[in-house]
Amino acid sequence: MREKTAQSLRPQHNDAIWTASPAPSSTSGPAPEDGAEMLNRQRLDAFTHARLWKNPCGFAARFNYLALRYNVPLYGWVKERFDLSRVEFVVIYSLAIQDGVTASEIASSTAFPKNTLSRAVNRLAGLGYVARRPDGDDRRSQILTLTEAGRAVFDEALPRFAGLEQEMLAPLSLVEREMLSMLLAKVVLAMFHGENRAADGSPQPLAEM
Amino acid sequence: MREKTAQSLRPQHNDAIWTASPAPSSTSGPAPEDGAEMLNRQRLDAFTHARLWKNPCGFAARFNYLALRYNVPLYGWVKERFDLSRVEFVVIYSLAIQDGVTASEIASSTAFPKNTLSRAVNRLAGLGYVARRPDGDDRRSQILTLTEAGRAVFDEALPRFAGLEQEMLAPLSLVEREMLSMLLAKVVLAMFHGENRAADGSPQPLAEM
DNA sequence: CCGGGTCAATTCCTTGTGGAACCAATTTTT
DNA sequence: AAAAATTGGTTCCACAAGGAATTGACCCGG
Repeated sequence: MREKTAQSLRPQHNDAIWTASPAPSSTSGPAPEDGAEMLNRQRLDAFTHARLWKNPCGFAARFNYLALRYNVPLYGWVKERFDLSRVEFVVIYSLAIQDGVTASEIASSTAFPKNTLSRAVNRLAGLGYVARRPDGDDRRSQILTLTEAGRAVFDEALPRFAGLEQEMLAPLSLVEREMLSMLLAKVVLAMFHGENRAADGSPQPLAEM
Repeated sequence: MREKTAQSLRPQHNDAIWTASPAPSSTSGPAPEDGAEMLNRQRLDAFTHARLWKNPCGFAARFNYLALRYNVPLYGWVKERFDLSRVEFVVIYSLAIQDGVTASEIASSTAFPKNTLSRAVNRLAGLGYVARRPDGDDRRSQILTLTEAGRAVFDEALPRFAGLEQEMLAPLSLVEREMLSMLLAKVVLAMFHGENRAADGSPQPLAEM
């Protein structure tokens, strides 16, 4: 083990970036409410506050927070509404976005292991949500299609997903959203390219939804 | 099932926001490289491209993408370097950020179920990474502390985590990072408050790291 | 001072997940 | 053209994770 003792946390992280003074843009609050003062309610809040603001990896903490707060309720709902697991719904969602794709394409694009995908596709086929027809070119692979039932599931679920996203974005003005979208796009694209041409053989895992 | 047939995807999502024209800020590329043209390499790229850009929930897709690309390699490394599971390392990380917190505080702040946390803490205690001493006030709970060994783990791991974050943020200029941080902060804070005072009894799950 | 209600922590048990081996179709090598 | 190496998909299996019920501690009202 290394010998880098503490020294790591306290003064190290660049406060300039992560201290979060919401900046003079929005309208809502009257006070200058700077993220630090907004949250002294209980211990838990303090702890959570620390995770988000005193965290040397504050950026990661934030999108992890968002991802969790987004995925947990939605996939929970999917589970109890359609009795579909997360992977299964991801398959439906994927096909809804781009139809006629093969199972392993979804696999490598979503970072779910092949076998998990296989099971999901099998179950979905059994339930009549997706149809698979053999690929003419390659008799191993089968290309997947969303059935009417499958699309119905997607059509019912989409408003929830989109709705929660809108809800999350509610505190931002339109230009702010555009800005945020643009910045995230930049990061994502760079990552995508970077890892995509990383000849390490790493299988470029991607997002789950 | 509802009868809302297709109509959902094509023209619905607000292109103005999600079309991602990286805007005239950075320096690198000579061409106007607009995210759509950058990625026509193979089918997989096309599919992934669709997931990120033709997705009605593009914002969610993006931070899910980021979260995945961030967490998978890092926690994979943690696993093979320290043989610690994700939850276990999250406990260490949490204590490193805020020491002397109780197990269930971590639980409710990280959205991991109590039992999972319990197991993790037990194992960590066994390995000598965390110490637990009974809380004077409440004999049920025990407050957790990072041992020297535990902090050593954190100190070795932190550079990786911070490093990858920096790597992800590399394509952004300093002001862009600050802007992104601020925007995410706004969203996170609003979510935090919203769900925090949502008297639904929902246990306000939070980020994992 | 005693009973319902809550909460921290743990244990039990079922399920889903993902690693590894496997089969078949395919492509590449020589 | 046969053998070797890849690749899409499936099956097997060990294990970890999370739901539900349990124990012990605490808080509260009568």
